[in-house]
Amino acid sequence: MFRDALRHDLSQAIARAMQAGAIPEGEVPEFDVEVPRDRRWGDYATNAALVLARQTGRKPREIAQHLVDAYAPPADRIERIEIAGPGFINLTLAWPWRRELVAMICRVGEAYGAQTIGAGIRVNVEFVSANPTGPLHVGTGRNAVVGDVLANLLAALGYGVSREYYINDAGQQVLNLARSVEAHYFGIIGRPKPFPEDGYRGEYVADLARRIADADGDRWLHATEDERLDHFREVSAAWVLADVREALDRFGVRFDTWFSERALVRSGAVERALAALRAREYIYEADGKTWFRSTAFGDDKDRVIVKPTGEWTYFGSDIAYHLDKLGRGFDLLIDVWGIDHIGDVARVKGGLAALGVPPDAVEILIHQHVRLKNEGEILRMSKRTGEFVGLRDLIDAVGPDAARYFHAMVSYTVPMDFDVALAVRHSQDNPVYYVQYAHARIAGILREAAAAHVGASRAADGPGASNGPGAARSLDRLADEREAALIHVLAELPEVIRVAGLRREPHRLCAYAREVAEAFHLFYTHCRVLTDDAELTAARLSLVEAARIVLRRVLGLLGVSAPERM
RNA sequence: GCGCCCGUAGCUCAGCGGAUAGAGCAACUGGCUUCGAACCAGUAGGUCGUGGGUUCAACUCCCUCCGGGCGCUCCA
Repeated sequence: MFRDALRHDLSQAIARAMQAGAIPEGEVPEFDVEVPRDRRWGDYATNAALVLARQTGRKPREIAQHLVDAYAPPADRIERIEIAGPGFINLTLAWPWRRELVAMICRVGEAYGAQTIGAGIRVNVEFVSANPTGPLHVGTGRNAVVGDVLANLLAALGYGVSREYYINDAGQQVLNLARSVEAHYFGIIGRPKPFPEDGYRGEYVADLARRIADADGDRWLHATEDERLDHFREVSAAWVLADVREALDRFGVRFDTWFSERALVRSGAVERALAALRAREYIYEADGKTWFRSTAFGDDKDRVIVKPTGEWTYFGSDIAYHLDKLGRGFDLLIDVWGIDHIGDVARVKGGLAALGVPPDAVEILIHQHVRLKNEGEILRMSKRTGEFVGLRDLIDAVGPDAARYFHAMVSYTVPMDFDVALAVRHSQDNPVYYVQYAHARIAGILREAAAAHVGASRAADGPGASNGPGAARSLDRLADEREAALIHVLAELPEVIRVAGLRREPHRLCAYAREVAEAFHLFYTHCRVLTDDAELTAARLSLVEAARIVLRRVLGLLGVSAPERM
């Protein structure tokens, strides 16, 4: 907010200084306006003079002086401006400008921070997309949170966002699940059968078999193997998927589209993709298989796209799937994949490039895995062995808010260690409560104010009382340094949303949420809101309201609740 | 072996080419007769894996090496 304005004003000052010949003429360079590490230096600092010094070869502090002269900021916006260190220009804002921001936030309310950068652009965010072969494990949480929060951010930036889950229900793994269920089934109806070697061993597999036996008895004993496995696969995948859906729902993740790979294959889309690739000579036959020339796109060897059995490899249908998404009118596809899929990036992108899809139309975000520990001991998890901690278990233990915040907090590019025992034991220490507590305190104040009939209505008595909250209140009484600090943090919201969204770095939201909470707690500790002084109370209530708006917005983007009480 | 990712406080992690590298947890010391102490104030804790290079300026960019993760399936 302030930053944008300062960037704009400083750019103009640079242009003026150039025109006046105070500094050598040239391009007005990119420069930063940032919050300095030490707040005593000022509210904002810019490195504009340092950048210009590099560009012109002149002394940074000298340039800084010329910029300050050319800027000549209005007194109702800038209280103090000075040159410091190697040539930074430090700026301290004037109170009228700060108060203006508070009024603005109260006026626009929930819309504060919303932007139009993405207006008219349709984005498909595909994430989770776990095989329907068993319940989601904890590791999926990271993927789910990254995708979901990113989708929220993009929506806040004005993009048309659609969330999609790709159901891999056509491959070997669902068949494997069906065989595993089959083995249990035969056991239940008294015709024991050896369990498949890499079958799924979780308890839910036996449950699935029991449900089939309960419904159909031994009817499937007499069916052909194909019919039986077909049916088992169908119902198993459906049941597992329902479970996955419910777990995600409790986690606050909802998809617009659940896209079935089997449906894609049946539609003939995969064959069409293959034909298109063949027409461009990226396909050849060898050893009874059909190959894709992925070496043309930097892969270390060519990859099989159709197996000797006539089945598609996952990668063949993946290309068709992405084409399908583009065909549905999306301008940008974002996939969120685990690091274990890193090798596929070049292949899928290569396949798409071969068909003329522009490289920046598909963005693949790779997240590192979460390594789980229990009291310091590493947990090896596997859906096959059935030894894993479910996402649901985590949610049950710490609640969806803490679980989401925990995952969102850390940049997804770093391998994260997560001690389940510690997380449960210390769930009260989860940083999410620090943020939520700030919101609960605000809610407490507003409740109290409403009960005492103070606040917007009464404080706004006088001219403009009907102009909505904040607008008409006199904010002149805001003058404390903690109030200033809080206002400056609130001012950062649009910038944070923009940077977090454009750079695909959802974890920045958590850092920001903590900053807002910290600034609020500090304000709260030192500045009493409800006092006998009606004007002061009204002014501070406006600031509290602005803080509430920002906290709700940030927590909302994170998919974390903003409690009225804790 | 080849490719990609990661190495920052005891632990989990922030850190945008810029000023004295930060937070939370854990440890220690203080602060509630006033809107919620799930809070606040303070102490302690670091050769930013290593060695070079670029730059007025490097945790940040480039290269070497060391450690860890994940790929290099006709599994996804």
